[in-house]
Formats: sequence, C-alpha cells, structure tokens
Amino acid sequence: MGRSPCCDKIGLKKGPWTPEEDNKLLAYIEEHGHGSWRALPSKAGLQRCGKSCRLRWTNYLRPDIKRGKFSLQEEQTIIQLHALLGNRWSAIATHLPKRTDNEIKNYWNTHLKKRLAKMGIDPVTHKPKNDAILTTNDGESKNAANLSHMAQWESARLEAEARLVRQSKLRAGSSNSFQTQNTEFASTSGQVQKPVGPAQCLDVLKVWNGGVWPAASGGVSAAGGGGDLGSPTSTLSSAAGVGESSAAFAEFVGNSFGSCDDSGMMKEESEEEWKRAAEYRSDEIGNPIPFMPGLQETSSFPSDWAASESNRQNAEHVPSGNFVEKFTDLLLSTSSGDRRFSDDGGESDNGSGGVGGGSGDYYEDNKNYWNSILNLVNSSPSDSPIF
DNA sequence: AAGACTGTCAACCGCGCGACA
DNA sequence: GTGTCGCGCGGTTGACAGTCT
Repeated sequence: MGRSPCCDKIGLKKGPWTPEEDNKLLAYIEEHGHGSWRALPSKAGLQRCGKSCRLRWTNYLRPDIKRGKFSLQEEQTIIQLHALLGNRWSAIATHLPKRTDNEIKNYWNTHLKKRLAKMGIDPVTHKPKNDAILTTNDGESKNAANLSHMAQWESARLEAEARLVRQSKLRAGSSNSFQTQNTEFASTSGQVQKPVGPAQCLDVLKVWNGGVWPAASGGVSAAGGGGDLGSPTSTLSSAAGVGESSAAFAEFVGNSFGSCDDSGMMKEESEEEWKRAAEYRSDEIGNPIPFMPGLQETSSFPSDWAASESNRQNAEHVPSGNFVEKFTDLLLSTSSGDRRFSDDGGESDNGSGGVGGGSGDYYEDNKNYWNSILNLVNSSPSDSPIF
C-alpha cells in the first residue's frame, strides 16, 4: 500500500549521473532547496525520478560529505556502533556526520565485515564464530547458552526500544531534551514506560557505565533500576552481551594498528595487521573468550549469578589475564592517547600479567571501554535517531 | 597481452512508516 | 478507518577498475 510509482514512469533516466545532471540538481537545490523530491525533477529539468535525485544528493552531491578513506577512528566507531545497532546504517551514519549511510554500509560490507570474518568474529553477532569458546570453561556451558539466548532476545528488544525512542523523539520534536532526559529507561525490560526522548538508549550506556561492574562495585549495582539491572531482560545486558564483545574487539583491533600515520589514517595494508591481531589473540591467550569480556562477567548474566560468590569465582576463572590486560592496556592507550604508562598506574598491573591481580582492573578497563562508547555517544549529534 | 577474477562503490529496488486527505 | 503520498532505510545489483594468471 502506498507504494510510490514515481520510478515506474517511462522515460525516466536510470543509471550513472552525468555531470550535467549533477549540475542541474545542485543548482536547483542551492537555489530552492530540495522541497518535495517528487516534484523536484520536473522543476529542475531532470529526467529522473525524485528518489534518484534524493539519493544522488544525499549520497554524493551534498556539500558536507567527506569522501575518501575512512580513518581508524571512523572504523572503530563503525564497528562499535554496528555492534550496538546492527545494520542500522542511518543511525550509525549520524555518528559519522560527514559520511553517508550508503558509504558506511559499503565500507562495512567490503572491508570491515571481511576483516572480522578473517579474525573469526561473526560480523553479524560480533561473537567469535567458534561457539565452543563459550563452553570451554568448566560448568559454564549452561550459562553461555542462556547468555547467547538472552543476547538474541535482547537484541530484538533493543530494536523495539530504539524504535520507541525514535518515535518519541519525533513527537517531542527537535527539543533540547537530549541531555536532560531521565535515566529510567535502562532499568528493566518492559519498562519503556516513558519513551520520552532520545536519551534513553544513551542512558543504557550511562547506567552501564555507572553501575554494572560487579567486581568493581561490589556487585550488580542499582543504577537507574535497582536490582533489576541484573535482570536477564535488561537493556543493559543487551548492550553488554551484543555490543561489548565486538566493541572490545573493535578497540583491540584499532589499537593493534600501531602503524597509523599521523593523520590517523590506516596504512596499507591493514589486512596484515588484522592477521597479526588474530595471531596475537590466539597466541597470547589460547582462548578467545576475552574478546567477549562483557559476556563473561557483566550484567549480561542474571544478577543472582553475577552476585553469587561461586560464580564470581568462576568469572575470575575466565582467562581474562594476558589478553584482557593487554587489550585494555591498548584500549587505554588509544582512548586517551598513549597513556598506558601514565597517571592511573595501569601499567604496573598490566606488567604483572597476573590474572587475579588484574581482575579489578579488568572491570575498570571495561568501564573505561564503555566510557569511550559513552563519549562517542555523547559527542554524537543530538538528532541522532538512536541516541 | 589478454582474459579471468576480485574488489569497490554508485545506484537501484522493494519495503515500511508517518502524514495526510 | 482506509487509501495515497512522500520519504527514508537496508539490501542488492551491476559497472568499472585493479589485480592476477
């Protein structure tokens, strides 16, 4: 229903745009704005459908488009946001203001997806392809299975919540409520009672940032939602379960590219670097679990599990030592310049290489990681359809 | 040198949604 | 309540360029 027939008209040109057509379109939009896309072609003297004009404008002619190679930072952003948002390219594009969704989508499909796959990461789920990873720890297979299930469930639910947020944002107009929205959102599933604004998904990260680090906070804290944070249905767990593994991975990958040039652009050929990153991962730890630190030790697990002393011990059995420490070490060095040897004293712990001693730091590092995401989100345009 | 193969990316297609009559 | 319009989104295609054999 409601299908626009505009592109079915006979006589409309398809295919590549000529410079003349570009000029016509540019000239018209500069003078009149695009107005109704459907009406534009005839007004501008173009034998194109409005849809084609809109695409040409938004993907190519728009003056604020940045073309050329993606920077390392942009790559990281894409991977992180893809982990959180999936194939919602327009949402991702709002965090890369000078890139179009089409460009990001193409870049993902032609570069990033393949690289992730090469490293054994499922580019869809952002999990290691070898699910046995999750079951290698004694007695953890059940939790892992539940977790996987929850992650899928949460992913779907996050989608719905994001939609609600988006709808409410539209209703609220382009108000300045972005920074002032409540923090109720992240508490429990089914509690999207107040889809009042775009800050709610952001609050997921804020709550995550604020209180879900069991070891660091002495248990699943109650930021925003009381004990419900540990609920298997919390949005939080979605962000953690679905997002963090890949996000952590993204950070790792990004940081493992020490060969960026001064402009922040990745040098050719990063493929080799990715390979090395993969080798690093497997060689150093012999177990890829640390790529999913959040899955192992965060509120993705039910709170009772996370709070349980025995399970916490299990969590500490997660081989989060060398890799995680190196990972977070790298992470810190990237998110704030090379600070791995600086102020917070992280290096001393990292240098120890001890798993147990690094546990608290591990949570801190995860927290830092999500701080980076949070910063990313906070610095994103306020009209982001998602955040 | 030439054909085959692969990678890239602009553009198209189909669908869903909100606004509106 | 229903149908139409207009738009935006994500998936896919196909032309072109570069690389390989």
